[in-house]
Amino acid sequence: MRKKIGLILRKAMGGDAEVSIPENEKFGHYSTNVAMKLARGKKAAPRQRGEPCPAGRGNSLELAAELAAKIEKSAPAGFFEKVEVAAPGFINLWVSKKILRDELVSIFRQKERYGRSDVGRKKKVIVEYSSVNVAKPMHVGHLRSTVIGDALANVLEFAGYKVIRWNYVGDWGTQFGKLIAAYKRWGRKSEVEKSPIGELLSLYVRFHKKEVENPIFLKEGQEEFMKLEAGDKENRKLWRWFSKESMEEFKKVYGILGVKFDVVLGESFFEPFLKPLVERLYKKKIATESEGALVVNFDKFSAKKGLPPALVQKSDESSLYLTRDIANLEYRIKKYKPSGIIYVVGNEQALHFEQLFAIAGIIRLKNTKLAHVKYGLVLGEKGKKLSTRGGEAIQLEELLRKSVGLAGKIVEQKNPKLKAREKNAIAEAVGVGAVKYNDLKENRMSDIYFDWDKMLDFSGDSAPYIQYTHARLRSILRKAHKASGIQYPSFAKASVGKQVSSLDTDIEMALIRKIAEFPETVRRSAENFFTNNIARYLYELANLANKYYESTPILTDKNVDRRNVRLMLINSVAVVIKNGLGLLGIKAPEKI
RNA sequence: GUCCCCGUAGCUCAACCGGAUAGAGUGCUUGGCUUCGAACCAAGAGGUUGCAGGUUCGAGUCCUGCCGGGGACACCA
Repeated sequence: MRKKIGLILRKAMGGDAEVSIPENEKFGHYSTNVAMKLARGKKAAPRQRGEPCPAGRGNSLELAAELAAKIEKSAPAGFFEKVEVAAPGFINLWVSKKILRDELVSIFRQKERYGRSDVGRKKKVIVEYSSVNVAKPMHVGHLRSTVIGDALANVLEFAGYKVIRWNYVGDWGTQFGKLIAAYKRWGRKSEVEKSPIGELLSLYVRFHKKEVENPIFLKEGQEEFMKLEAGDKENRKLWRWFSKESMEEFKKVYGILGVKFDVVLGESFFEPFLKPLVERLYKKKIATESEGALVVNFDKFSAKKGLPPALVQKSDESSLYLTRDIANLEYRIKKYKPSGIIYVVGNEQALHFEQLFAIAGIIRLKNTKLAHVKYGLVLGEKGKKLSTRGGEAIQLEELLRKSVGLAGKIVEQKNPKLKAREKNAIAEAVGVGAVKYNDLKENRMSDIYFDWDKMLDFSGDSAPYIQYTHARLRSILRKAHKASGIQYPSFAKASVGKQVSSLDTDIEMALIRKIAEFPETVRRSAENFFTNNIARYLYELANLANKYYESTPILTDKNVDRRNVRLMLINSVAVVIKNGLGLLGIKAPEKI
């Protein structure tokens, strides 16, 4: 709808104009500030300090009136109910009810396809997210990456991109040398088999403690990693085993979260590429020697001055995280030729990605747009970083189990008659949805504080609220099907035109305008890689829907035509909610 | 020390390219289940947007300086 108005404005004045939705309806359903923008452009003439601005208010108001007249003229007959000009130069627009009703019919006919677009035009995009580390449990930090990345992938797909979901697993590096060293000292096969991640973690933690006391342990770890990288048989075998056991456990968590990947590759995969890569960088004088190590010094490349130098090879000739990421990048671009790659990785790695992208520029990987979608840390209740080593990290499995358990209790209480199987499915959808939504609605850069109460709050601005609204809408629609034999497909035929005119109340019009915002909400999310606008949109829509069925009889409406179109309206709302939650990776059960 | 992110109601967060009276949730006070499901709805109180300047018709948003919190910064990932 906003797009349509944008087109009318463009026609009216031959240029693009920003269309916004005012918070207060007295300023219109839609509003534009072009007049003020244009007025500013005109009064570029220099003036004395302190002298009152010659253009400014009066001028932009006049211009607004002029434009408003043009807009009214070039809009289709009866499109706007009202066009008003307000100081200091806003043009406020009210869309007529007829246009809104037509919009609803169009939305209704599009069904599940409503909101999809082809802005991506099947272009390939790689979304890298989750990025778990072998031998370490998934915690709430991984949750952010996993949930945000998965939602972005959904959104991009919905916008017509061909998305490759990529899990880049941390399975290489000095830490594995330490782990191997620890296992060789204290490990037992049976213990690891019993609880792989738990046992590997405790070995790692134990080793880390020793390392702090005695640097000989650090050296031992580094040596084991060198052996691993050199292809030592025993170390390779251990490493393969650790990876396999860990991935099995991660799969369980991904199963609960309902997250799937197209490509799961470990850092280790790129190991064969590293030597030639480093040699190439050295030959081309991109990397230079410094204190025995190889370093990319950005000051030599005029475009990237000021970045701290980046290490690509240690003085013992072993590889680094960055080296592997460069290899990974080259590999992806060569194999998939994506138009963009999105890394969903925490804020704390900002420098790493700046350096990676700068190197990508230097070695001319320019046709692929690179984006680091960053997010704040998850902090403990006292504002401190949660450390895995200190055992403070809140483990993902525990969180999900608690949330699903709580949801289960509430379902038991509210809906005791349902079958156990159904109850479990609902508890999982609600419990997992609540946790996911919590991360997705606050997708800001700022750090977030982990709070159990907040995580497990199922009221207000939460996934369960939206799911509940959806379930109630579906419940009404189910009853309509059963009791009165109403058949939806008939709505999509000719009779709709007449019936739909009985939709008339303010809240009905507001609901139509709200569902009309869905496509642009999704588009914006795909453009700037945010998900919180979708979450907020869904909450607002659900809130409006809630008010609607609390205040307006639908199924019990005695006016049959009106009842039918009201059902049509809530059907469209339900479809949008379900689709929108789907984009966020959250299920919308029929009953809850 | 340098760089990145952040600072908005008691608490947790919104605010689309700078736009109109800064919005939600939660908590608190009050009202609503004999009517399509109360995980709900309605009403109220709650703010010098960290501080000081600047740009602008207009600043939470942009610029400069300061204060406060978090993070990164060569052999971790």
